[in-house]
Amino acid sequence: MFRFTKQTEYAILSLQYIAKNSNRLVSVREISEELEIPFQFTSKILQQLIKSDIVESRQGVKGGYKLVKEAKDILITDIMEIFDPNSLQPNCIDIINGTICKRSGRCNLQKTVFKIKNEVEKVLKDYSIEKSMKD
Amino acid sequence: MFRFTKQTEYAILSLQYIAKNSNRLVSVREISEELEIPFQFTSKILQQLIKSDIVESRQGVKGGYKLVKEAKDILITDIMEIFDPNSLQPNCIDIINGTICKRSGRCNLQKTVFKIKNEVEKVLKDYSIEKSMKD
DNA sequence: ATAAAATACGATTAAAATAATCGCATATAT
DNA sequence: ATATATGCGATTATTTTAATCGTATTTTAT
Repeated sequence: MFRFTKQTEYAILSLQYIAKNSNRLVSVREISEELEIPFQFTSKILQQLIKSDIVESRQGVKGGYKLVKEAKDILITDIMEIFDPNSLQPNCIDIINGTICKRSGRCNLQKTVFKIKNEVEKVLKDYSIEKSMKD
Repeated sequence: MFRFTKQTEYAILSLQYIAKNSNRLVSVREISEELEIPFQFTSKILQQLIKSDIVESRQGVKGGYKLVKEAKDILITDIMEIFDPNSLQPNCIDIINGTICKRSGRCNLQKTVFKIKNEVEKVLKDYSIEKSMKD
C-alpha cells in the first residue's frame, strides 16, 4: 500500500537515535531496546545502511554505529532508495522482470504516475533526518 | 511499498475508459478486455466505485456503467480513499486495532509522517481522472 | 417462458511483499 | 578463553494484495 515500510521507518528512527548520540558509538542492542523495535531486524537494517555509506561501524566489545554523513544530509528519499527502490513505479511496468506495459502506446496512466512520482519526490527531498528530529 | 496498488490503478484506468465513452454504458467485459486487466477483479473494483457514488450502473443485457461525477471532479485522492484508506499512515499507529505508538510521547516519526502525508496529498489533489487522461 | 448478458456480492484461494527470526562467522576488549 | 558486538545470507512467519469462485438478481431479446 501507499506508505513507508517498517524497514524505512525503523531506519529513520535508528538514524535519529544515532544522530542524537553522535558523540559515541551506539549498539544495535541499545537502539532496538530504546526504540522498542526487533533486534535482528534492526541489525539487518543497519547493515544495509553501512553498505550505503550512511553509517559506519566497529565490531567487538565496544562496537557500535555512528553516522558517516551529517543528519541534515541524509534525506528520506535516500532511505527509500535503499529500502523501497521500486516506490512510485506504475504497476504495469515490471522493472524486475524487465517487461513493459501491455497497454503500450495507449496507457494513460504511466505518465501520470511518473509525474506524481516526480512531484512527490520533490516534497520528500525536503525532509532530512535532522528535520524529522525537530518534530 | 510506497506505490499505488493495482486496484487503485485499475480503477483509474477503468474510469478513464468510462469517461472516454461517456455517451453510453460500458460493460465490465469491455473494460477488462480493452485494458487487459482481470475481469472479475475489475468487476469487484467497479462495485466499490458504485458504493462511493463515482459511477452508477444498470444490470441486464444492455447493462454497464457510466460516471456519476465529471472526470474533472474525480480526484486520485478520492480513489485512494476507497482502495487504500490507510495510505501514508505511520506504521507505529495501528488504526485497525486502535493501538497507539509504543514510543508514545517520544516518537520522532509520527509528526514527520503526517506532515509528509499532508504535503503529498496536496500534490495528489491536483490530479483528476480528466487530467490523467491528457497524458 | 426461457435464454443470454449483464451486474451484485461476499467468500475463498493464490501470489506477492513485508516482517522477523535463525544460525553461524568474524572482530574486539578483557 | 570469554563476553560482547557486528556481519551476512538463508529461512520462516505474517500481512497484504491480487485474483478467482460461486451464486443471486436484473434486464432484454427471442
